[in-house]
Amino acid sequence: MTDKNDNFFERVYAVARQIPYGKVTSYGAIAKVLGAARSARMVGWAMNASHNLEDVPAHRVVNRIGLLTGKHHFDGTNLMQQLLESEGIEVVDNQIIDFENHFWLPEMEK
DNA sequence: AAGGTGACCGGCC
DNA sequence: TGGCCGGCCACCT
Repeated sequence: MTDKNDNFFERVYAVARQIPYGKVTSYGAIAKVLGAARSARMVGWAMNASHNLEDVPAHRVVNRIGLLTGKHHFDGTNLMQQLLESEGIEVVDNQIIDFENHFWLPEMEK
């Protein structure tokens, strides 16, 4: 990739980076903040690119049911789960326990 | 240039 | 009750 700054991607990164420690959010939530609630798919696409970045905690981003859908994209198989558990989030069978309690609603920086 | 894909979401059958 | 389908927008080949 050249120096092309993908505005859309950066926006997703900006929100993802705002996710506090021990908290998680969903693609749809981020998409909604970006103004494209129906385009949650591309949020995941952006996360794919963010996979190359260290500033974007993709492991804190899951689908709306708290399921680690994208864990398969990480280095290992349970790396994402271990990262979440490391933050105090209980994950069983790729699913976050008490997801609502750990859910963090992202918001655009003012 | 057009077609296909994608870590989703929501609704419908 | 669960599974299937379409929609959405941007990126990739």
